[in-house]
Amino acid sequence: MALSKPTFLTHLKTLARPHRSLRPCFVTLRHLSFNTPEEAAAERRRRKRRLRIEPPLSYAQRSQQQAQPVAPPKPIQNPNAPKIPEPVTVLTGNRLNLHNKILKLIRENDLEEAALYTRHSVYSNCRPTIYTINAVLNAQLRQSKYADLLSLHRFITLAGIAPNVITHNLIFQTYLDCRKPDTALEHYKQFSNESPVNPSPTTYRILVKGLVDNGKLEEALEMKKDMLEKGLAPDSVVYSYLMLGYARSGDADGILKLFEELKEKKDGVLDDGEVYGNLMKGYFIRGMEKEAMECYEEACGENSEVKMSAVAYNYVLEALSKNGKFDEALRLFERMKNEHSPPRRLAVNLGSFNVIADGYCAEGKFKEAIEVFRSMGDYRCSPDTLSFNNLIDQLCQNGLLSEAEELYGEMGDKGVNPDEYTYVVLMDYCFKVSRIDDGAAYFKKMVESGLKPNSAVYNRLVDELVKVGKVDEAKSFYDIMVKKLKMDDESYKFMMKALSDVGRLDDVLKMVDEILDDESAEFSEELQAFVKEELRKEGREEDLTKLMEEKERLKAEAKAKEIEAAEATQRSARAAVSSLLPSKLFGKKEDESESTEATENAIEAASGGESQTQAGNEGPIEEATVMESVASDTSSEDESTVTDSNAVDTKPF
DNA sequence: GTAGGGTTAG
Repeated sequence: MALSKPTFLTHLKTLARPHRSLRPCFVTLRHLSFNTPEEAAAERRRRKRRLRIEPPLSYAQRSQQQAQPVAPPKPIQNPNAPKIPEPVTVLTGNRLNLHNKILKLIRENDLEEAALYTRHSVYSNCRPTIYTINAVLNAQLRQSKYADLLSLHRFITLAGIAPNVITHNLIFQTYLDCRKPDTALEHYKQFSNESPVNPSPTTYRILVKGLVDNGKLEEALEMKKDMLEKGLAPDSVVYSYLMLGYARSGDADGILKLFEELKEKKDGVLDDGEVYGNLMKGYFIRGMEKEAMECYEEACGENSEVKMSAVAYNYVLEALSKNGKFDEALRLFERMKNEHSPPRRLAVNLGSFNVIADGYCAEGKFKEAIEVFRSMGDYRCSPDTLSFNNLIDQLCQNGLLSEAEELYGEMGDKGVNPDEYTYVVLMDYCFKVSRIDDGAAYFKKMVESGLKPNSAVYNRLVDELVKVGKVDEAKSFYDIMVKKLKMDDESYKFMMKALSDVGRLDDVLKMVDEILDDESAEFSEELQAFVKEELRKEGREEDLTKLMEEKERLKAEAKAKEIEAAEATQRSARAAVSSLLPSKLFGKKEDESESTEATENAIEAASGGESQTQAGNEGPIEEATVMESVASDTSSEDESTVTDSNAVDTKPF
């Protein structure tokens, strides 16, 4: 396929030569063979169409095989057939420059700009390569910007940029991270059956791990078979994920069976450390402590031949500490730290500290937990948002709110960004100890830092504020959030009731006014009845009727103006058309119309692209549908949140 | 100048 440039040019020259000599004759003949200029033009169009269907390259290849028996005509390629992704060799020149520019934006953490730049380039004269697009998708995935990721993916799909295996892997990972294993499986099925791209071992690691994490052990086990069918060998990584799945469902037999199966495949020598921790879990489940500890000896003992990575150790640490062997876990942890000498030998990592911190928490030793957590830096490990959240959560649960707040303070110092979870935990625990203002302050901080709480969190906040009589404050949070969240009837009613209870019926009516003005909001019958009832208490139900009638009147007026304007436009358009001479409209030369066709197509595509960008911002329909179900606990969110990264909220607030 | 030696905690 990939003819080098000189070869391709040679082909073209060869092709051109006979044509050149034929040319005079050809032209004359053509003139003779048509009766009218129209017929000649029609033939020219046909020829051009043929040329469009058969690109010069395939023509060149075919003419090479002239001597061979006539090959059956190639069927016209289905334009919907999946395309083969571009090879890495296309990443040169301008496209490489573009790639580097976008990588720079990613490094600067400006993902939105990176995605926008990518989109704009799609219909420019410098198309981004799939490698560039993958880099953006990857960055979006790492920052949990799932909706943005899916939106960009849809955009490039519509633009006909062929995905490669990494693109597919990113999509699988996205759906699995969003807790949409069924969607991931659907994509996998389609990929497996229709894509010209082959899966990689990583594809299966992602799928198996993700399915196990989503409680789909059966499907994960199926993947092991699929892997074999695709000519890939399930390795110990895949096995360790599956064993983990069995461990979570308490199925010791499953674990042991998998271990034996893997051992057999490896001719009885299993030196991959990752499976040993999970094997220990299997024995612990059965109450076979002796065997579990023998297994521990085999993996971590003096004479062990087993290769233990930090991750492999962490599995073992976990098996020990969750099965009443925390002391042994601590001993192993010390050994790991001694063994650790980066960058040559990495025996501990972030996870090791998290497992031990959790172990201390489970023993009620919170001071030690915090201490070990803080000691991470001594071993060139740094905590991430999730580890902070985990420890903050456990401290809060055990009445250590101020210690938790201290850790929260350290996040900023360490350059770790708090996320919604961080703020919501702190807010909730402040409420629990009646520190309502502090809780509200955490909420405010969350919104100010660009994070997006879901409706449930917002509802808890106003609930608390109203409970302590802070109706003004509650209303000010309503004003902020009404633009960001899709409020449901209950949220409206709650705010209205609070206002009504303190005699602020005018504010209630103002809320109704705003709801009626807001096209994305609905003033339901039920809400209407509720407002009426509240107003009736003060004998003011007429105010609502008046307000609604006034709105109707204004709407009708606006509509009439709109129609009038449209008619005026139509009239002037008609006038313009009739002023054109027929010759101006139909006297266009054939060739001219043909040659402009491509340009028109390009313009059409480009403007289609632009409108896509805009549609993307509002949430493309397909992605919106998917994301709607992805954002399971924020399903009441409005459409505009679809591309808002944080709207995809898998967090059980 | 994409991706992968894999883990844990919400």
